[in-house]
Amino acid sequence: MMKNGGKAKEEDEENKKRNGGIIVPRQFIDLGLAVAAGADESSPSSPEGKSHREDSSGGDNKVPGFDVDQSEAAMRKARVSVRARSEAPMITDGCQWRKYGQKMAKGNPCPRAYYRCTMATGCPVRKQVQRCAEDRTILITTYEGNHNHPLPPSAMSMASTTSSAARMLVSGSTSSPDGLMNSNLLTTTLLPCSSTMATISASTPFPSVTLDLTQSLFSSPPPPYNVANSVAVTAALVPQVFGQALDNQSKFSGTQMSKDLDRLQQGEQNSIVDTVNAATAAIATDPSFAAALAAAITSIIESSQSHPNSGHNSNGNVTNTSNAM
DNA sequence: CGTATTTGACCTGCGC
DNA sequence: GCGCAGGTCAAATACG
Repeated sequence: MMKNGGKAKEEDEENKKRNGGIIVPRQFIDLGLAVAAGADESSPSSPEGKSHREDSSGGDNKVPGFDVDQSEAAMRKARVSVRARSEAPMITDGCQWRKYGQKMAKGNPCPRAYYRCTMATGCPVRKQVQRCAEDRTILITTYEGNHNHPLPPSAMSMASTTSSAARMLVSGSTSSPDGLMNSNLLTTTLLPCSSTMATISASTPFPSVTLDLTQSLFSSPPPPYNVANSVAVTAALVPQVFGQALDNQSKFSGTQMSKDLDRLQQGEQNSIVDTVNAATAAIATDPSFAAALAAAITSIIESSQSHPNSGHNSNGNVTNTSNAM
């Protein structure tokens, strides 16, 4: 068994050691979903989820606030992967982790590190951290399992998102007959580690929507890489997406988001962060805006797909990377 | 000295 | 059945 005793300062140590206390993933993050069967995968050629022995830590996996019950076993296998552009070795997600292994994965020159949650004894949550072989600035973090203990506020957004994603996977409700996702993953995640990026998972036909702020607002090459089953929305499309969402929800006119968007549309590139923050706040406070946003994204995707330059087009506005990679 | 990390060995599941 | 690859264990080592 494990020989670790109290190890509450692990993450603290990591952060201090490696990045002066704050790890700052930059500019781009994607919330992708992965099950053991491997719909989306964290690395280009990784058949992850092959072996999952019984969790040796045993204990009950009850998660306050989440009814995981008989789905625990399945839940244990459900995975949520997060891609973040970061030069730091690990993103801060508010939890404390202890490294228990490292392996070279086939097809990726970068080693994969294995971590266990150490915020509570017997917490079944594990995560794998690996750099993307294609773009080593991209950090792929795969979470597995649910916490069996309360989380600090800084960890709640990520944890609730990954848990929601895992539940969705386990319940098999990833899509409705017409291909639209159910809205139980109507989640906004603002990671505590960065103010310049955001992930918005809305009710679109795709498991994830990526807001890619790596590109400048008005010159917009395509996203740096493809993400399976996701949609990348580059910076250039932010005014269009949120503008359309606002049109869909006229009650948001006059709000801070509307004002930020106006500034953005008038050429103030700095307003993009404000706009994104306002939009994510709007989603958090009013689910109807999430629906409006989803509708806008879906609409734009559909229109872009009906044009020859859809996908990795020269404008790089919307990139449907479904099944790519 | 206590705790975290490293790293090689071992275990398990899957594909052939 | 065998080999491969992913995942985990645990002794050794490093660090505060």
